[in-house]
Amino acid sequence: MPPSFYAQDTIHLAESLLGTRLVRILEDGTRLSGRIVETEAYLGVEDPAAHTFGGRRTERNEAMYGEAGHAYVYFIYGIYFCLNVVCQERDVPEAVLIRALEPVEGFSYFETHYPHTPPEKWLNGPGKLCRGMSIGRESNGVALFKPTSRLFIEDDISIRAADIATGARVGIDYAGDAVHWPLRFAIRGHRCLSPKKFDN
DNA sequence: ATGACGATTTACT
DNA sequence: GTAAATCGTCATA
Repeated sequence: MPPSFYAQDTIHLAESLLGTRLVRILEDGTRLSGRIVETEAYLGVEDPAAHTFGGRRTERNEAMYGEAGHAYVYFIYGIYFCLNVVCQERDVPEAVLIRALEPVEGFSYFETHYPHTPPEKWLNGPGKLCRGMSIGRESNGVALFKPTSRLFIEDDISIRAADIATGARVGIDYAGDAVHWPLRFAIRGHRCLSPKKFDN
């Protein structure tokens, strides 16, 4: 997708990313891809759930202060990585967390990597999709709008507004009222969504 | 230098 | 339903 795609406001981008395809080229040239089916918006300095709440700026979250269309990858719980798409102009630190993918390319790779696991469970969670797509520290700060990157986003299918489900974000109980903000988006009823259920 | 904790997942009871 | 796993990051000193 071109840089202009990422210039939308954060909530609209979180919805627009649904149905696009995340592509990962491995070191050996293997091409993996998955359709984005679930996202969450993080609204920067005014969002108690965001890593950049109140303007906090550290080595870890520096990528969130970059230009729209770059990746913000962070390490969490000593085990997992999570991938975000950075939004807004430079120094406005907002981002969209990619929470689940529907596998599109790389079935033989995934079958080897996840024996005895059905396809809808290969990439259905923010930590799992980074493990599955081999996204780690080296992807932090990558420009997703460049086809020359090893990680980028392509157009795929279009999703009707009526097919987008909205709900509260997951795993942010420390964030006070923001726990209830309707900033989680998904393709309604999709089989590859992360396990946590929507309230509505 | 130290301690508390996390935008998760998995395996239990 | 609850709890363990597991370690980089960050705030405090």
